[in-house]
Amino acid sequence: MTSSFQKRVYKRTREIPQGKIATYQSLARAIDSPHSSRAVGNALNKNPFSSVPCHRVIRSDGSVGGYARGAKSKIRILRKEGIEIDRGHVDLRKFSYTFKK
DNA sequence: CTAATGACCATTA
DNA sequence: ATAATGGCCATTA
Repeated sequence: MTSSFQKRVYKRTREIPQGKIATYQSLARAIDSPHSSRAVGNALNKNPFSSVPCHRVIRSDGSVGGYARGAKSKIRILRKEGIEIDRGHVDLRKFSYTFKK
């Protein structure tokens, strides 16, 4: 089943455009639960919808973080979408998506 | 109800 | 740069 918390996470994740990324932390802030970054990761781990681009969510230090089907796969997809990854890190200033309100 | 878990984070050494 | 630590919180056992 998909909880209310998960719905809030997925809804916001869907607005991240191709070529941009968000962090678990910024996503947590966007759903008005600013200290739940860890729980956000858990929710994305169980994401059942192919419509939510969960690969576009990374760590706040710029490292890529985990992925259900392997971090390698996550990196490959992000590269394909235009994200530059230097030694496992993304330039947050360059590629961060800013959530509206 | 409690305890453990994890795609996290900030601080410290 | 790495590693350890304590905190955080939804979910699950």
